[in-house]
Amino acid sequence: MSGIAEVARLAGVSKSTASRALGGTGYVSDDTRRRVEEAAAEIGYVPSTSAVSLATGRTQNIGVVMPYLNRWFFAEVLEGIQESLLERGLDLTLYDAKPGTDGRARIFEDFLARKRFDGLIAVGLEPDDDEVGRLVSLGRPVVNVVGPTDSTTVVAIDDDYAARRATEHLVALGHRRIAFIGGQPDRHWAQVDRRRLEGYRTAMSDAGLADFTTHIPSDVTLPGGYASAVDVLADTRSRPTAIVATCDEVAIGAIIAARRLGVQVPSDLSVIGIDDHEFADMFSLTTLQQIPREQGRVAVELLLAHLTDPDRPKSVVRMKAKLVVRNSTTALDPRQSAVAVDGRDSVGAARQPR
Amino acid sequence: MSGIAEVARLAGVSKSTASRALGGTGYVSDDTRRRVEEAAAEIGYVPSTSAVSLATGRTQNIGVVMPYLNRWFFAEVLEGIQESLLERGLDLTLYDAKPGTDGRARIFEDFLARKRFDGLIAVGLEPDDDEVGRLVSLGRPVVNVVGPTDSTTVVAIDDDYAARRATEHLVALGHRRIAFIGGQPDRHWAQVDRRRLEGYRTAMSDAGLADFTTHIPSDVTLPGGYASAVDVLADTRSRPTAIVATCDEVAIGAIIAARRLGVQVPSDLSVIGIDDHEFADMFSLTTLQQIPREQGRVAVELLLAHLTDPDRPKSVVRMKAKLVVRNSTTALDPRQSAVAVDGRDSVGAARQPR
DNA sequence: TCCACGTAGGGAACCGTTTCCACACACGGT
DNA sequence: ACCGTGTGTGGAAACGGTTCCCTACGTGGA
Repeated sequence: MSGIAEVARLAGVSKSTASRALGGTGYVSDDTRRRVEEAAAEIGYVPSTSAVSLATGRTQNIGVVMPYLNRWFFAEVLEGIQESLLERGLDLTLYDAKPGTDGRARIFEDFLARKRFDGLIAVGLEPDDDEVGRLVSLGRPVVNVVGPTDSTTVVAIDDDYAARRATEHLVALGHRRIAFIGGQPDRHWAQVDRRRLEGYRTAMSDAGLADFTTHIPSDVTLPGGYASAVDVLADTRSRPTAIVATCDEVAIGAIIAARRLGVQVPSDLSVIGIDDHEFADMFSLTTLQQIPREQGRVAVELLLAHLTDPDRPKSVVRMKAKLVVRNSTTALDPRQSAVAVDGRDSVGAARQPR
Repeated sequence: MSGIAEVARLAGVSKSTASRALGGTGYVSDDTRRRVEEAAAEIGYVPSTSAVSLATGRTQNIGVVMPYLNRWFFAEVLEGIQESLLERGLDLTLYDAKPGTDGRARIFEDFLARKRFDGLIAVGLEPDDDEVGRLVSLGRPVVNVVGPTDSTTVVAIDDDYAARRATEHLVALGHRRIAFIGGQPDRHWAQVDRRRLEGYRTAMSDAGLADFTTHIPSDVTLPGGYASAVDVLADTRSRPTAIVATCDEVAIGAIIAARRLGVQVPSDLSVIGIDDHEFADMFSLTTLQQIPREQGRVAVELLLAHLTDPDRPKSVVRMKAKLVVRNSTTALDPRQSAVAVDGRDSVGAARQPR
């Protein structure tokens, strides 16, 4: 005899009474409850999760699917989710679904189908149609952090706005040759980066700078931003005076590249990012701030709301990123603008990479 | 009727036969097996994990406890673990146990006690005595990645060796004023960093440089390394000619700080780290390479071995980090050594012991 | 012919909970 | 005196699998 049966025996009651006493449901006299609790404490009783799940149909566990663990945004969201679940006594099962891998396929085919969770949080997952189908067919509530605005509940920042605001900031500082860096136009080009690129394009058009619109592809990582920036900044003549990066990691990569090439930030080059990354302060990076940890928390709340009320309509929480001005952006040096605009030789050309 | 009972009905067999057919255990005729499999496929049967766990006592799930998610080493180990579990069809439940938080206490008291897993991998957890007690009392196999060499199965690099080797590399290059950066002598000072500091001290003593031994405390993060390096490098007169960092993040922070202050790496300052971080290449960082992803994989294998053979003796896999020479370390400039040693102009004095 | 053994499959117990239902009792109102 | 109602409790049936044990049927060897 083990488990709650043992507790019941010790307390001199039936299993059902013991269950009620510990669960706090139904009628139990105070005296009995106390006796049961003491018995439970005495043998260090912990209910078997599998038995509870089987009986109740609830796993007390939340699934989290994300394509990367080692990038700032994702790690932060994950920590936010974890914190929030911890407070509520819920477990977290993690699925690492890297785009285009066998592992991802298996996760969608086998792992998720096991439904070891009451609900699912997908972070920046960008599922294809087939994957979306599998997700909905689970019959479990799903909340997306970063993702399509339709079909499911989602929490994210307004990417279009963030990129526009970033671009406008540079325009207001007098910049015209403003390039956008980040994202590869390949199969796995993330929607987020496309939306941000669109926001940048819109802002450029609105400012009458459509002709200066430039997209510099790059991996959306710090070394990726570094590598692409090295290429772009090498050519003194054609290089932009300002850069909008799709996220802070790329922006910081660009700053490091600039320093390496002797391009002064911000006097020779303004750089703005999106994120407010943990390194942003260290690099004096001007950026549009989002708080992924908070997004993780909100995602948990939304998911729990769907759990308690399955008929709850899907909702979209789209946050506005806030401009945080630091020292990586500054007004365009008039001399520089001469070079930048028509490529003729002027004082500015002296600022060469070393 | 649902689940396997439904499958059995469709195939015209009993529950037990269906179970045997799908599980591949016991005697089932090929024909029957086929019919059962077809029936299962037809209704898209997926066994209930809670029922399976309850019946078999196995959860097919591995718990992972770590204090940080957003640091390179931890994220890499986690990905290694995840990959490896994925191949084997096992789930992963994550517990984020930050030192000194309420959450950590709850994890040890409540979450782990639920035993939602067959075994546990603790990454850089550095549990106190009470926590160790709770861990062993779970009665589940535990594998540590980074941790005490005794009591449990552990996989890690030899920290002492890595730090010694790093220091010896600098000594061989003629450096004498070699400082060690990283780790705070406070309550949460990690054992890893202490062991590395010890390795550095040993190497310095062995080289007859005990007098030059210096520990610069710093947060074990990139901004932490940056901040501490800024302080140390500010004073031109007293600054070291070389730095051993407790890990690459700190090393890179130091390099960024140096660049910021106009201290040239490596001509004015050599920097060596431990890790081979994803940014190491980008910063041309000389380092002692470890492959945390691999450590995660090995941890899974060890854990599984303990699962199949509970009597398996505890083992220690301690890997040797390999020196990867890049461009952040170089031979000491003789003029510098003059200043460094005693202020007199004595070129010979620089090339000392070893 | 008989028996042992390998193969095939069904019945039922069991894993550890929750929860439905039945029952007993006390109490206040008619 | 009777009845409904609010409490407190126990028994037993789920939940959905696995596994033990038993039966039955060849088949080959003694």
